[in-house]
Amino acid sequence: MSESRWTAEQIQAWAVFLYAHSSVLRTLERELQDRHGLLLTWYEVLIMLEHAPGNRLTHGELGEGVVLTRSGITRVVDRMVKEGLVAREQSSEDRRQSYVVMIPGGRKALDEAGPDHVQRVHELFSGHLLPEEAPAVLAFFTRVLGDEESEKAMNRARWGNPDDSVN
Amino acid sequence: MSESRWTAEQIQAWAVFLYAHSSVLRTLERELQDRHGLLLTWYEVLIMLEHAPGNRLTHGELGEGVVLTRSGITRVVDRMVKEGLVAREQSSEDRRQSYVVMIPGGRKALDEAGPDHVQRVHELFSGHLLPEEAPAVLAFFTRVLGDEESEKAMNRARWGNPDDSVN
DNA sequence: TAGCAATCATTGCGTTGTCAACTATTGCTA
DNA sequence: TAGCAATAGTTGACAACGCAATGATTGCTA
Repeated sequence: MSESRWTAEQIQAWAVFLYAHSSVLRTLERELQDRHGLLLTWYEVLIMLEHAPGNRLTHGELGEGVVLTRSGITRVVDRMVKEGLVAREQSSEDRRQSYVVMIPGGRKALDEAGPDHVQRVHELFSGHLLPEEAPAVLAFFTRVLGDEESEKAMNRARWGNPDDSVN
Repeated sequence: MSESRWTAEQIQAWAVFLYAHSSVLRTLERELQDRHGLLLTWYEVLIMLEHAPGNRLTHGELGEGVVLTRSGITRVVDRMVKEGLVAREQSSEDRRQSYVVMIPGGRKALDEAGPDHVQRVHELFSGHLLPEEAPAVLAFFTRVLGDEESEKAMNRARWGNPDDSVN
């Protein structure tokens, strides 16, 4: 269990991973905020809603795709409701649940921010991935994530393409 | 400039990158906290100090390696001082600067947490990187980071090896 | 079908970190 | 060398999030 034979490459991979995330995410977050008044979390919620049947999801379902705890989701949705991006809707079948529904304000925000944001992700991150590197990178991260989480990530990936969002 | 020809692999890479970071970092942070009462930021500060000449750095120098704003650094150091991990020391040459110095409490905390943490990084992340994947992964992230930031990351990587920390 | 465990969401409280404004000090330049 | 811009760090106000406790509802089980 104490198998810790590190190669230099493995250590370097950890370092560049950390720095890359910090650098890319910080830039994206700031730009999204400055240009469209959106937090990354909000954007992710909107994307999920756009691809959900009826444009609505429960908090639990949102939690599957968004990097937040339960209470975090409640608060994010609170703010998004206040900003007119989404609405809450009481579920009739299970009254413990409440749905989060995309409303015009949210759609508008997503339409405005989406293309620009996606473009920036490409410029800052994805565009640097060469075709011949892709298999190794994906294989590695898939192993890091494990089966279940990789599944989630792949689902999420299905909505990433700008051309898809027109659906 | 509007070059946004995405491949499926590029989109997937973005998704797994995001999820992997969230998953790995959350786990590491929680474990470090629960087992050693340390935040990841604190750990990073201690590592930097351990490898600094005289075990001391200015806030500015800390900022080179740690993912925080100026004020963030001030606050982190505040708390670490309060916890007895580091001390502040007025610089005599430039009285605007204050040094942060590792003290025995910090050394002890690092010695206790270090091996375990490093082991977990290996288990959760680095250990999944196969030798034949390493070149692609490193090349990709290096391009994402750019020359200057890659340089920083590589410096940081030099301290990552558990065997090094004994110096 | 009564009762209890599980599930969904919310809330109070504390922590962390950012931003913008500010102080102190240094160093450039006219 | 006087004055002003640049730099180092701090502080106040506040946003975002996690954890633990709570309320509400559902569903299993005896």
